Amino acid sequence: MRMELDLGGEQPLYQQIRDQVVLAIAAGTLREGDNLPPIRELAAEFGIHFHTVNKAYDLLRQEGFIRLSRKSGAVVHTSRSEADTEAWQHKLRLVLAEAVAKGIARAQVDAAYRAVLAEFEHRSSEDAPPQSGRHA
Amino acid sequence: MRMELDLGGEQPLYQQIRDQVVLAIAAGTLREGDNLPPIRELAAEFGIHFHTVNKAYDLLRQEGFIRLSRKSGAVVHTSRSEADTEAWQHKLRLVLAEAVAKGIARAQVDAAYRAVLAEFEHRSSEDAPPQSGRHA
DNA sequence: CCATTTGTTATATATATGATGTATCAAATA
DNA sequence: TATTTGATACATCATATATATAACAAATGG
Repeated sequence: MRMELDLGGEQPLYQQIRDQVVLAIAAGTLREGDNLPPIRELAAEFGIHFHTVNKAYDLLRQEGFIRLSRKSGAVVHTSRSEADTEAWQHKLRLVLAEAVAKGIARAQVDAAYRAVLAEFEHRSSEDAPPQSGRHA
Repeated sequence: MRMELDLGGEQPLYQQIRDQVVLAIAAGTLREGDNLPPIRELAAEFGIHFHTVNKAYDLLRQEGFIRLSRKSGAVVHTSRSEADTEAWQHKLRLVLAEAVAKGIARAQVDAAYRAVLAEFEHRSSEDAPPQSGRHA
């Protein structure tokens, strides 16, 4: 995962980290069982404090995207039985409302929708055997 | 526009107001040329400070959703020539990434997508003649 | 056993943001 | 002229963000 943070950006650093991990999971860059870098290591990479990374990982854990343990570290956890679709639908509703309110053409919205989902269509039964090393 | 705020919610009050206005525009509850309530009036309705409402209106103005003037107040402004699709696409990308990362089935995502857009399909040439009064 | 690596927790501090309070200004209107 | 409206300029307080330092606990590897 190559990541880059926008210091002094409009979004909190821990939120940016969280978002990039979610995007990486959706894109298939991070897969079930993959390890995220240790918090201190990732913090050093970004030049930020490890507490900030810790907060991001904790948020990802709360949302069910990863699991944390003492010595297996942060592990991607995709297969969740029941996701709370409720909150997600509200987010989708707002994003689409913005498009409609901005007057973006329906065709353009559809095109963007399909393009993004196509990008996230990583077939499970492709390439590389299960990773063994850390820092996927 | 019937609105309700979640005091002590996870989202800032001004952001909640902004979101509800955007949703109302998309749903057709607010239409081009409609007036939003004066900031002091809406603030009193919610039991919050008028500065907070002012911040919400200013944000909506910056985003191009409304226009502000001394005595015509806050007016909905839908017809924008070129919307900056760039930022919006990133939002859509993140929302869809969350769905994929959560493991929500593609069919369910499609269903939600269509349902929301159907809700926002308010045909322009229907009902009620152009509003004249304020506080749409 | 011991040192290292890992997440976890506890304080503390500094800065930024969110929300309110009070006051005033400026333009449009009745 | 008085009222209504958004626009601004202060201020205060609470919360959120980010950093800093320290220590703890479990697991691993020598």
